[in-house]
Amino acid sequence: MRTFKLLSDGRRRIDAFHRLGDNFGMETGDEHRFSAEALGDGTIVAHRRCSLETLASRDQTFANQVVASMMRSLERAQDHMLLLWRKHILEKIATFLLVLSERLTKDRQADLPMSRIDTADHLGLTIETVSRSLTQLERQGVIEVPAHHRGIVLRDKTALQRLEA
Amino acid sequence: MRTFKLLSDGRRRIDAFHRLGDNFGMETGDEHRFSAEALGDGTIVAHRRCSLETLASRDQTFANQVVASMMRSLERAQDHMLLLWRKHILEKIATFLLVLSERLTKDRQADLPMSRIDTADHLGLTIETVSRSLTQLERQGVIEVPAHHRGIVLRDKTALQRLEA
DNA sequence: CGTCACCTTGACACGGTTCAAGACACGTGG
DNA sequence: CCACGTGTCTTGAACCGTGTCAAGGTGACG
Repeated sequence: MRTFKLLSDGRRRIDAFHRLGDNFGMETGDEHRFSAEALGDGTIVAHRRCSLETLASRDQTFANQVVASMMRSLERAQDHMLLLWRKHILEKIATFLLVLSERLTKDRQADLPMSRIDTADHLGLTIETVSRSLTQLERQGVIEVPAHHRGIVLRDKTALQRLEA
Repeated sequence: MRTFKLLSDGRRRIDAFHRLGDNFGMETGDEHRFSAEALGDGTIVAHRRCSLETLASRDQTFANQVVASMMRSLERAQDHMLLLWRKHILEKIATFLLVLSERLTKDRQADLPMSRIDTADHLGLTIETVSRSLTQLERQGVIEVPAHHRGIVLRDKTALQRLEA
């Protein structure tokens, strides 16, 4: 799933990507802050909003999970703020790839399931810049972009970590 | 208080500013993720980390407050991500000023308590750019920067909202 | 009056956006 | 099987905004 927000001028900001088992969309206000779209097949379990006490009295384990999910969302948001805060594109891309590899890895394959447009809208860049950066990294042998642009293989993680500074 | 992080190359990213009554610094990992510094006088109450259940069994009200703080931090982080995500500086500055005015306002005075350097490190800009943007906004009559650079008066909030897009 | 920290302003270079064109894979219909 | 259209990605050229570097201004404080 991706959670996102459309701005008045048509731009789209992708807040986060969510995977199997993730809790997302906990909110407090009267209006929803984000929209959500599925990127693949799956089942969504919706929960009615209630106070933490009520939730805990009914199912302590689940209450703990929800709070843990909030905490994880906060940590991811903090990390992503650092990414967006950076000035140079290669730093952003490198950080992004490394974060992906932590979450999605089977071996060194980052299996990037999102399109260039999604990536760009998530990182605050244009698709052209994303494309250029990836080809540049590929030329340097740091990553490998298979034919159909499905997935990215990280060949040199330490190089990426160096780019992060 | 400001919470921040020093990068290996010496740059400093200010994650957030905290005020009287705010809970901050809730973390889960083994290592602390941020440093904290006081910007003025105050009293800090430190709490030993414990599980949510333990906390709730001791003081349900406080447990609720802590979770509410986490939620507020998450919302602020999401808003700040949008700011950092934006491409144009004036959008960032406008958003920043409006957020400040919500939190700190007495009337229309934004009472910006932080230095240009703090602002820049928070928004991911250089102090020169921040300075230039503020003078530009002042020339347009949107804001007013009093003599000693203490505080900023928002003269035209709707203009700022228009800049946000 | 001098020093220091902070802020402002200017000139210039560079990186990323923008605009435009082309490549490539894929599906569809003939 | 090919012709065609579509969506996605790549590549190129030019422009522009922001970073960088450097100088100067201003107020606080001894």
